[in-house]
Amino acid sequence: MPTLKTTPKRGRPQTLDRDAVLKIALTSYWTGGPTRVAISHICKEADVSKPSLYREFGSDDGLKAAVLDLYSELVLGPFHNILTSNEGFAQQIEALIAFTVQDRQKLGIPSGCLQVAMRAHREDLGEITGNKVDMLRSQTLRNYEAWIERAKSHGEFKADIPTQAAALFCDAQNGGAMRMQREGIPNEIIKQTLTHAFSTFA
Amino acid sequence: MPTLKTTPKRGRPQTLDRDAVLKIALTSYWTGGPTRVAISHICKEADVSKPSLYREFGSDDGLKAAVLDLYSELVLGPFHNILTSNEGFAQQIEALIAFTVQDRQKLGIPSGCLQVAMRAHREDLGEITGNKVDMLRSQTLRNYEAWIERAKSHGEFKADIPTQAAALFCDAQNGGAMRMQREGIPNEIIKQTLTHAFSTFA
DNA sequence: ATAATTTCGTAACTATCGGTACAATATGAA
DNA sequence: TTCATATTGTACCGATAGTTACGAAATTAT
Repeated sequence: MPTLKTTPKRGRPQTLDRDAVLKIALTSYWTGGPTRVAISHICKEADVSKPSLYREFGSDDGLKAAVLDLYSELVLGPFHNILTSNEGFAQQIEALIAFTVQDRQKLGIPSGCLQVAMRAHREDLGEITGNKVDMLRSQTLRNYEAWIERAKSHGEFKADIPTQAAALFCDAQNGGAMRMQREGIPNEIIKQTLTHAFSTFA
Repeated sequence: MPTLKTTPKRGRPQTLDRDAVLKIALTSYWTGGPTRVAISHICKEADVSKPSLYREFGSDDGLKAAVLDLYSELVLGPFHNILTSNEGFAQQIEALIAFTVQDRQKLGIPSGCLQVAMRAHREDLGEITGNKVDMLRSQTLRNYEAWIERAKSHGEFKADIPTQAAALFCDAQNGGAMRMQREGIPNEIIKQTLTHAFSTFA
């Protein structure tokens, strides 16, 4: 939510647009990789000075963490919504795959997944972002587990595999798909691998 | 193979042990990540000076490429041998899984896979190493494809999926397993995911 | 107007890392 | 011995990136 603006404040008015900076940073990190984009680069893109950015986000680490929050809201949220929708298990799987292999270029969205990228570079991230990455990963696995447990209790889950392993399996498929997408493998082929992977579930 | 020593050479004799340095560098990169280990660190570990190392390998890029060659010989080779063995398809799958979930700690081998790590950091690598990573990846996929085609022609491959997608699927499973291992997920659980993943093949 | 306050941005600082100049050293050849 | 050759390691260079000191600028309160 945008910061609630009450009475006009004293001192020089702030020109830095936090949300705009976050959006630009998100795109930069998503496209170029969270550890390959320098603060200075984001400053230029967003046309803000480095001290302004530091005043707002505290540090490189703080900015990345804020970006990850935004990403979680924009991408991981919708993804999670599929897992908790009222559709049947098979339809949910179909929706997950469709969501994953969307034509990103057409939608103006970078390929790959920022969460996956951040996990790959976990050790290069600061404490705040690193911890957030860990939390998000745990949550992702818990989401898969709840989804699978629900399907099992409804008799919709066909495979004979413990829930924890199945959740890790799902996560691995998604990560694999995101990496393939980054490597330029056609979405049609990616879809084949995903369809095959999840064909064992329902 | 060790460099063939012919006639004793002129000049100050070389004390740098190329193979020893390579081994230390391999362990360092494998354990700490190929982009997180500084040249200086390897120099200290191997007790060689930076100029010596540069004389031998040319550059950071050259060293990483040489290390990747060694890794390919030590790890990827044996892996490939399983794919081309005379065993049946089901036994090969079993062997692949066993190879992947070996108890690394007991064997004194770092967890994870250097090739997987290098692919994750592809953009941070130099030209030589980067190209080698690409070549190795293509080769890996070709190896899987040949393996799958052979199984198909023998009627041992049960799944209905194009060979190319199946190869990418295999690669994704292996990558996922290696990442789980790095994250400390018990080998027993990893084995469950792999067994499930490949249960569709044979 | 003047003061108090808050933000702005230039220009530096610091640390790290890949890479190298150069003089010392150790050998074989003359 | 002396020269030519090849390797060694210290100490430095240059680039990059995260971070900040500080004075200018813009606004409200007195």
